[in-house]
Amino acid sequence: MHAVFTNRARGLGKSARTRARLMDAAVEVFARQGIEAASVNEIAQAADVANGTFYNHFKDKDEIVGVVAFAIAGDVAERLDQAMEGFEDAAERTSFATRQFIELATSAPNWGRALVRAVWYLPELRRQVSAFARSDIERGVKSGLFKVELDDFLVDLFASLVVMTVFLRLEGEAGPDAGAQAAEHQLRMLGVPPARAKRVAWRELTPLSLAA
Amino acid sequence: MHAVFTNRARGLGKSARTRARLMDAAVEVFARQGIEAASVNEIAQAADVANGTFYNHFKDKDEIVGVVAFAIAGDVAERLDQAMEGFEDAAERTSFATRQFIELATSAPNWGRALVRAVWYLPELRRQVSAFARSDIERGVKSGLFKVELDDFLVDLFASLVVMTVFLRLEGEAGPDAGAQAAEHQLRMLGVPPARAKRVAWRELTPLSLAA
Amino acid sequence: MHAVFTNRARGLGKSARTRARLMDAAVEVFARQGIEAASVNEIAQAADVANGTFYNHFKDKDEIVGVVAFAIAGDVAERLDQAMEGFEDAAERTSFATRQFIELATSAPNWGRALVRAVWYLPELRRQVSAFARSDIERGVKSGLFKVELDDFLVDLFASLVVMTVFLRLEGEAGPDAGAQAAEHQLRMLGVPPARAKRVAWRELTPLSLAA
Amino acid sequence: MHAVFTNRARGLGKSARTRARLMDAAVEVFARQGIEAASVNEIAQAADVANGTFYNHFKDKDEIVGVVAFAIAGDVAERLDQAMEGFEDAAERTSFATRQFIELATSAPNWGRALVRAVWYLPELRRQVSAFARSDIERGVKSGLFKVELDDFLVDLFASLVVMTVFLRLEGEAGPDAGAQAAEHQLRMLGVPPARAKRVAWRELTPLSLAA
DNA sequence: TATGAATGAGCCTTCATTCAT
DNA sequence: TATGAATGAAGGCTCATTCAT
Repeated sequence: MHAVFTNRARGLGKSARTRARLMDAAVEVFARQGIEAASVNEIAQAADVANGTFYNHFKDKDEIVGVVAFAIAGDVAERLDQAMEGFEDAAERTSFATRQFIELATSAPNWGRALVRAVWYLPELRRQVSAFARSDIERGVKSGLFKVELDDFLVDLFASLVVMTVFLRLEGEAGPDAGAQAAEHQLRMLGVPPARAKRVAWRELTPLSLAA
Repeated sequence: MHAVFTNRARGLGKSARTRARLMDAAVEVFARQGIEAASVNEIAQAADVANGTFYNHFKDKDEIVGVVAFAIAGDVAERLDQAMEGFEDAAERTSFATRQFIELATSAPNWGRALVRAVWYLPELRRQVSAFARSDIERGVKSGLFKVELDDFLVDLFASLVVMTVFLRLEGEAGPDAGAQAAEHQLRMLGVPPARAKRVAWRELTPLSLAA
Repeated sequence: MHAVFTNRARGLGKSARTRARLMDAAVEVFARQGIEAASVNEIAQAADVANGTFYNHFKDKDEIVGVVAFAIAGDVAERLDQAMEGFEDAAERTSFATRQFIELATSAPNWGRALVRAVWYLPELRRQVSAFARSDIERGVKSGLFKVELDDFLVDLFASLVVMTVFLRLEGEAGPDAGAQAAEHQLRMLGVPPARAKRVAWRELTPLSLAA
Repeated sequence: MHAVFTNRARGLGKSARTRARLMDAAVEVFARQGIEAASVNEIAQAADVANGTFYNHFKDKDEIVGVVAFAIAGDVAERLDQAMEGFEDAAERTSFATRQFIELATSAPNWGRALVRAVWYLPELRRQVSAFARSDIERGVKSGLFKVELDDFLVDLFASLVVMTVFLRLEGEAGPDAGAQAAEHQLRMLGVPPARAKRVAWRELTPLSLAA
């Protein structure tokens, strides 16, 4: 979980490795104090790099925010897609994705926190998250399992439940079952009969881990 | 909707009027650029007052954030309580409150935006909003209409749907029906049968307005 | 000791009483935080008066500093002159004045501290203190008891021992005997034979008090 | 005498040179207006450096005050110690140190003024100066030449005569002989017979200079 | 690319002083 | 005179960004 970007940059050129160090440092600092309060100097220091070096790799703070956030989101999406290969049922898919996403974000609190904070900061990121959620919801609507009309707004509400749950778990205001609860609520919200919602949402689950 | 505090301070002493001007200015600035990015100087400037004057009325930015946010939240809560006098049914109540809240926040965009931003800034405010929501949810659970277990997490999810909807409406990413939609989703999430949820949530509604 | 100016202003007009209140307040504030760190607002507040009122009585902070310091110094000088009426011997006089001055300043720490601080702030005050000391030294030189040449520099050194002793007593770095010790050192410095210096400087003493 | 720190930093790195410039500037500003009245901006300006640069080198004003004051005091003490190597007689030592100290402070008026002002600002500096004086006084007491009891208070009085003399010389209120006079007074104060005090204190003297 | 010193705009805050009531 | 709100200059400090090495 620590230094993920750095690990991945093993064997690459020095420049790429420095960039990766900066990204890991940014994740850490964003998580610790929020994106707005993070200073470039702190990031550079956390990366063990001179402050000027930062600007050899990123135009400004906003750029690294974007790069980091999308890298994380992309990773997570990829991981989830991978794990859900073969899942057909839309309820199973949304429930699985919701719960695993929450687990991942909670078990790598740096990444989780950085993501939650970035979501409010970067509209584009929100759109990407929504797009991910949308495809499974669409599947459920088409199959008739979800008895709602599909639109952007619905997807945003759906996603907001995930983000909120991550936030509350990271704040310590929600416990380990929050993921299942959230998934169950989502399913009911989508029109899945309560009994089935409960059954699907509370299924046993083996947590994923992020690829190194 | 503009300059609400200032309007209310008509006829009061000079000090109270200046304070009110600062509060309106703060609302405007918070709405425009968020709370963290707002500077005391900007607020003073927006209030057309020397920067030093700010400190005759508020200890620092945090103080005015708190005062403004709770003033708005208190107003809205009071207005809703008033309007819901006599409503017995929990579904009617939550639906009404959700929709009117969204309407109010949308029709006074500065207030709405300031509130949305403050919710993330002030945990205490989040707690107050949740407390408000909780009482009606509790009523529904007790009456057997809401088929869920009541806990803080549920209330927070419920509230997050409201806040998210306000946000999206203010961003122009959701239309005038979003309130009803959100209310309907909430009811289904709480276990209300879909048909009833739809009926209640889409009931005709006369928008409230905030007392001047 | 407290509110000396105010007490004296009993029966005078309201304006004089307010002015006196401000002066007592200034003494207190100067003593507490030094002259430079004292703010007009604090003085006004300590005097229980609106800040604007200050400027009805004093042109600015410097003015009140001067007025207060000279008032204190004048008081003390008067008191000492009074008490030394009839003392003929120069050694007795300088010793008495030194010790009583130290006692007064120590027993009314507000005044003492304000004086010590003002001495560095106001050259004119230094001159006045020196002038006071000079006359007794002159007497000793003329009578042949002090075997030194009289000049301003000598007087300043002499006075600096008094001020330093007050300072150290107020700081808690010198004990109750410091006055006698200082007086003895002064006499030796002036050429008085050590035995006599000791005898004179340690004579029993009844402390003066400042006139109300 | 001017720009001593800067001169010493010749050939060192850029950072050290800027730091030295700031220190020289601080000495100048402190001398001109006192330590409390000096602002960081003024120091930066006097050093011909952007204000932010100050904070690359010192945490705040107090830090530079301490660094500068102890650097000066340390220099002077070292210089005196060096020059007094081989002096055995306590009277010769205290007299020499007093006079040379006064000469040094007078011939480098910025340093002298800064030191005098710092003495009141930094209790720790006072302690260091006293410690320096104490060792020679102790020597005299042990040898029986100084007929006084050694204690902190005595040392403080002794030192205050030096500081006062420096102050008066810098103010132009004492002439070039003031050092010898002060030394003579000190010796008498310590119980040295007047004739000997005079002989020792007025001995011919070749002024020291501070190492560049 | 890496370094890290330097920059200067901008924020927060205090406070002497003015001024209308 | 008394009041106290308003003013705005000034100081402390941070931080994104530039630039010479």
